[in-house]
Amino acid sequence: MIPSTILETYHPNLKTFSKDAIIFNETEMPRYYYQLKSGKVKMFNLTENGKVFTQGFFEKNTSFGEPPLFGSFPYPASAMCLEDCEVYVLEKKVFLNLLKAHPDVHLKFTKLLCNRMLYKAKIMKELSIHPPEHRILTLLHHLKDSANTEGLFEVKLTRQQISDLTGLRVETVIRAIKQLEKTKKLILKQRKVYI
Amino acid sequence: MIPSTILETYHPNLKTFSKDAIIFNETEMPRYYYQLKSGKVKMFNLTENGKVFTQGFFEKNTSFGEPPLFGSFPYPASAMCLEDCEVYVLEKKVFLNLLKAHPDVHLKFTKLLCNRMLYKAKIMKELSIHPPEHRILTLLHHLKDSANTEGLFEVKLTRQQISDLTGLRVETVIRAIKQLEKTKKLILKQRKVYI
DNA sequence: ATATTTGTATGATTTGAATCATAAAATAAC
DNA sequence: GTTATTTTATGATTCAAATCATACAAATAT
Repeated sequence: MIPSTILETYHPNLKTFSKDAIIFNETEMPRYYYQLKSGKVKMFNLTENGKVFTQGFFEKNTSFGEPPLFGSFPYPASAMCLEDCEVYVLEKKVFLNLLKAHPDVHLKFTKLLCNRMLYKAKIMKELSIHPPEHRILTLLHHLKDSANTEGLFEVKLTRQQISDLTGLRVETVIRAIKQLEKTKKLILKQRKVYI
Repeated sequence: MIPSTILETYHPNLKTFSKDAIIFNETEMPRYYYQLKSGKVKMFNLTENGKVFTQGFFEKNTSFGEPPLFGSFPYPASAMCLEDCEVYVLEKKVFLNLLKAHPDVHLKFTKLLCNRMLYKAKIMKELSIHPPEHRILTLLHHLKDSANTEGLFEVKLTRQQISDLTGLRVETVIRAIKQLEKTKKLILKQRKVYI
């Protein structure tokens, strides 16, 4: 995320997208840097048979879809608005110039990418070697950690969304959550999950 | 990877590790930048019950284990030498100073990280929504692509290594490969896999 | 040249998550 | 306030990959 003081000097385009709008599609070539001013965005893959795999969520004041800007690769996933969104848009070339001119921003940026990388490495391990309950628990703890809140954390995802994030079926998620409650790994209150 | 002309001016320590040596361990805090001069390194996770998940392989002239240098996170995986290795070692602080002093190196570095990121995103999708055969095929194609060779590519991995990279059992890998041969997705000659 | 270890192969069985079927709660829409 | 839709819930069944058990081939060591 680029601080607004710096971003503004590069005259970004402020675009609005309504709920469910697609900002970019998988396999499309990247042309812009996107920074979310308001709203919520989901990055996801869609398969032949209509299955969804969610790579991640992005909240306001974060950028998304940057990695392919640095290579000559298409987007590895699609971005969809979960709410109405306002997005700062910067041309790829302008964005790369900005980084060159602001080494401190570039470094912060690298840090961000590295954190996401570490998260992906963690999730990959989970996906391949751990059973459903463990996978869900890791996801929930990650959400809690990145929310950085005190005390009990309310998970604001539906079972289906957890399903899309973990690659498990909804029924499996529901059963695993019940089991996790029994073993006191989380708290269930009026169907809401707390951790 | 830092060009040797630049790297040398920072007086890196050239360390040698023998086959099977551990360069760093999962959960350890990162203190150094590592760049492989010769040999081969594997990044992996080990689970409670002795299962292995391989995050990736690193050949000579590549750096590894950089992401945690940018945060205050421990290594998400361990690094082991698959052969005798020579490794350039630079202190974290020196490495970060180098990047600050050489924006072009920093940018190339970001590109590298982004490419790895895209690969991880791809693999995550595979792991979660695609069946074994597809998973193996994607891995093999990725290996071929990154080898960047002409024509038929020989996969120099054992079935067990493919197992560790895909999170599938050896027997499953063997059976899937046979099936992939039948459907002409790859070529099997004297037990060697070509693609 | 033979023994040992490592890698490949295959059949039989088990198991755990996906799938199928169906319904009740909770929310949103009208 | 009623209807429609989405989310949560649960039991029954299926199925594909893991596991188990063994054996054979190939590479390495002695």
